[in-house]
Amino acid sequence: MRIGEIAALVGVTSRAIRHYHHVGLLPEPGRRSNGYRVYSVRDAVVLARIRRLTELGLGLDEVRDVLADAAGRELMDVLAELDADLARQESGIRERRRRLARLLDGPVSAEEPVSPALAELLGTVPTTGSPMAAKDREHLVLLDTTGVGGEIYAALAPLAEDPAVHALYERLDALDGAAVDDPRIPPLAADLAAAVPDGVLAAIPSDGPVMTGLGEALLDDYAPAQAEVVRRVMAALAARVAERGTG
Amino acid sequence: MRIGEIAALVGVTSRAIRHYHHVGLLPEPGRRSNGYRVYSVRDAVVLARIRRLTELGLGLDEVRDVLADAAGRELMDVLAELDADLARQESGIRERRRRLARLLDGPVSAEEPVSPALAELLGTVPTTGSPMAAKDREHLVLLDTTGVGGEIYAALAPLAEDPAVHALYERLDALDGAAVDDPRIPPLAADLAAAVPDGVLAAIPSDGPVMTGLGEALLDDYAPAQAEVVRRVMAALAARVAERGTG
DNA sequence: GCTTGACCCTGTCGCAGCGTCAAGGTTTCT
DNA sequence: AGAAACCTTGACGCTGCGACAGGGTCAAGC
Repeated sequence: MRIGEIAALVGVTSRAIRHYHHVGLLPEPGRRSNGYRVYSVRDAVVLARIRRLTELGLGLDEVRDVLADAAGRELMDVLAELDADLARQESGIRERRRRLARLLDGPVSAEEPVSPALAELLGTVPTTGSPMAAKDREHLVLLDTTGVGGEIYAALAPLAEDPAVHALYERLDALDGAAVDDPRIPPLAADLAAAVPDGVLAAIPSDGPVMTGLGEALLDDYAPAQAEVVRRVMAALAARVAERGTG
Repeated sequence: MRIGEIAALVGVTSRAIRHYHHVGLLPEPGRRSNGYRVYSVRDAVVLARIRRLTELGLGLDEVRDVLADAAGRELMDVLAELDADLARQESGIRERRRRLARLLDGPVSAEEPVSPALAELLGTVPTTGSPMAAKDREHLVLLDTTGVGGEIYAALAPLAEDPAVHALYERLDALDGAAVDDPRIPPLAADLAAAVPDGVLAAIPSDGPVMTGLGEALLDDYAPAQAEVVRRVMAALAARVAERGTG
């Protein structure tokens, strides 16, 4: 048989067969005078074994091990390990499909694939016109991705529907073009810091990635006067954390 | 933020981020005077979106499409298609695991992953000492892999337990070192050809890969006298097929 | 004898998504 | 001052082949 014939017989491409030769999975057969490879039935039997094993999902080097070993005991080990690996893949795929189903079936406007807890929280807060609130939503989504999320949502839930909080956002929005020495800044910072629940602070580890790099970068995200507010709030919160740590 | 900080924050490697820059998924941010990249919170938000989408299983170019589109309608299409793809993968994995389970739970000596039908057939035929019978088993496994299998097993099943068939194998085995003009050859070939059921011939398409290349190669697999028998049997069977075709 | 088409040969690049050196420069802690 | 821990670009590695490129070979038909 020539390579195309054995390929058609076993049901693989001739390119694959040459690849198997190249990687030493199937020994190079003899050649005719014109250079064509000449295959025997035994080659076909081996090649068929290779095809069956690769179809099961074994890698080519695992196939090589199995073929070389020929004991059958090794085969069982490899197959068991393979099955475990497939099981992992399967559960991974199922998990992804669950999350996809949530996005596809869920509320129409679920434009971001976030955790269920955060999705619920954001669902209770209809989008207001506040740019600052929109920014905070983005930041929450960011924290959600980092894995920090979790426990802080419960602490934030009551705030979402609090009209006083909305008023705070409006005061912050109003500082968009203001100067950094605007007199409205200190009282707003104090009020904002007071509004942050302890639960939120407790959930953010002080040596984690959130505190390490986020701080300064966060300020660049705001207009000058608003950044000043954020700076003061962060200072106040840091003081509260330190106080709690020593007290 | 520097690259390591944003990487830790979002939960990806800095190498991945540079890769995203390289493929244009995330725009290159500004640099400090020392060449270090400087990231903003907005970068982190985008990067987090990228991470969530890739975790769902989207390819990087699909992620790029979704980010560029930003409509949300496109997203749903991509996600639906992705879900269909994942469903295919999942069923494929399950199929493989079914076959693995058959091998792992099944009879201890199931050393080859073959189709259930062939496994059953081979199970009914305990391994005799006949080298020719062993060769035929190999050939059956080979045909099983090619997909020809199927219907011929039913036709072969009654032969497997027939003592007369075993006698034929013994006569064939006896020709191992014989000359090609051994007088036992013609009668054995006739008896063998007569023993082959019509169902087997019907299942093998005459223009398929089996007939195209296997014929000559098959002969090399036998000792000279045995090959002569096989040659005669094949000729007789070919005549039977032709007769059936014209009759 | 010449063309056409179907094979065959070797060798190389491409693919997804980064991991992993290599070989240097910067910053920071001690 | 030296080490640890960052950062930079660039290039190769991994899987299992598919898809070229640039040729030779062979059988059949004109």
